[in-house]
Amino acid sequence: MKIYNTLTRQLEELVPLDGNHVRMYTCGPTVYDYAHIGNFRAYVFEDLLRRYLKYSGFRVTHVMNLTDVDDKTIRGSRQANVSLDDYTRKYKDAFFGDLKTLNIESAEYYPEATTHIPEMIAIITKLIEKGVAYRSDDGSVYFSIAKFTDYGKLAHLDMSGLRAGARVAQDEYEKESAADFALWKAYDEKDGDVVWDSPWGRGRPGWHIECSAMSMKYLGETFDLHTGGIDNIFPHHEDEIAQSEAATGKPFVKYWMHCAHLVVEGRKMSKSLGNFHTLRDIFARGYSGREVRYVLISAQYSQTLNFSFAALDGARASLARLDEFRDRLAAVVSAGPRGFGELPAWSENARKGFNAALDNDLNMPEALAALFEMVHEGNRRLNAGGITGDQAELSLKLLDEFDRVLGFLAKGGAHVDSAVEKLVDERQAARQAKNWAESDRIRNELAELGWEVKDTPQGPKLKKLPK
RNA sequence: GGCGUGAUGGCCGAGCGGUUAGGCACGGGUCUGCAAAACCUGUUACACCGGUUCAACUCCGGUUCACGCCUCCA
Repeated sequence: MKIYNTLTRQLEELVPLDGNHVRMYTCGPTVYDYAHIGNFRAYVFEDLLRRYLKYSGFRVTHVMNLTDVDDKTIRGSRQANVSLDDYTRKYKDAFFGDLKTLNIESAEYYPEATTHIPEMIAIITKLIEKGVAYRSDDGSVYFSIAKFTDYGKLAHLDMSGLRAGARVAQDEYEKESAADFALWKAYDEKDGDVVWDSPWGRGRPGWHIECSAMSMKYLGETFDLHTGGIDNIFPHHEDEIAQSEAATGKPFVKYWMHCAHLVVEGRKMSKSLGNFHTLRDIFARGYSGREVRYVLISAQYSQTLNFSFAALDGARASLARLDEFRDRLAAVVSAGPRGFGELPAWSENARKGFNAALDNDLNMPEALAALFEMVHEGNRRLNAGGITGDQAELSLKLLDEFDRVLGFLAKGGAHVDSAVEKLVDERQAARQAKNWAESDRIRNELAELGWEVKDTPQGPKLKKLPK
């Protein structure tokens, strides 16, 4: 499997440091608000990555952090007049609920910043001992990028040419260099009761240090894969590398992968611009998690994705086509003869195409093309009646294999209640009596109950209509 | 200013030096009581200007436009 490594700016064969065990860390949410659709693009990308690694035979240990202490969570909790824990718990719960809705697999660990303060302090202590970090007069601790010669290697920034920008705030005069970043922030009135003791006095950790502390705790000082959105490349990931490698003297991460942003109807989306959609907003418009997942996963992760409601409509139609195909195969399995046969060539081709596409830096559009070619050819064969029960069964199994990666093929089973069944029976009776008016009336009635009925050679079939 | 992306048919979205990507939408047709699905079929695109090449959407140069990052936004 080849992946694009941000660190080397090249496509590289993924070779884990330890056998077939991939240890990966992905930057998780800051739990100060509901996550938006752009955040979920990253999480769905990471889910695709972890699922495909497993599908490819790797063992995966995946860590995703929860940032539950930073400026925004503190500000939010104070505004809401609740404790930091109470405030962030609400968004943690919402986050996990959203992951479930999008059928995102659980990581092995979800460490929280607030429960890893000692680990962070240990790293900062080491950095001070090594002379790459320094205390300021107010009790904050900063990392001195001048002491880390590799600084800028991930983002490919030449710090010597950077001038202090307008965003270097007045209150950061404590720093030796404008580009130095905080490892520990001295206590400020605005922090309320959010405070920890440290060898440098009371305060709280800087942002970047949590990821170094928690990734190394669960994955070791050097691990395989670290991912996030492209906006994390600088400064967040650059700073993680600096503080981690300065502390351990070892390479921090072998492969870095970053997913591109998502735009909404062609416009940049961000919390600061306020034009973001949460999953709640989208569901309120009648779309499902499955449809959202399809949209988010179907573009190549390293390309900007244009999210729109038209795209969700397209996803719905595409999924209906896939569902239909599965149903047709299943009908052959239950009806057709079995006992011999193998995976038909048109399925085998899809398997090869699917794997080859994803092996190539997770090229999902091509993988889906392979899948849809299978659907097309399979439908032709089904029309011609040229598929055996074995072939259908093996093809269905292949789809199940694909779904280990895709996570959107399996449908939630829709339960047909008895009143609906009764209507279908009545309509069938009307049809047999060639009472078309009654038949159509019942069809409309079923539609109002949310069901579409299709007349097939095997009898009427029900399909749940989207809300 | 520095670094880096991208510009593909109505929409989304891959791709490669020569062969129909794929999905959605739309038109025509087959099938069907009607409908749906499926299949067949049609509209056949690669921002612009040069260059390299037998051949460029695909490589090189330039132009225009859009976008991202440059200290805490996935």
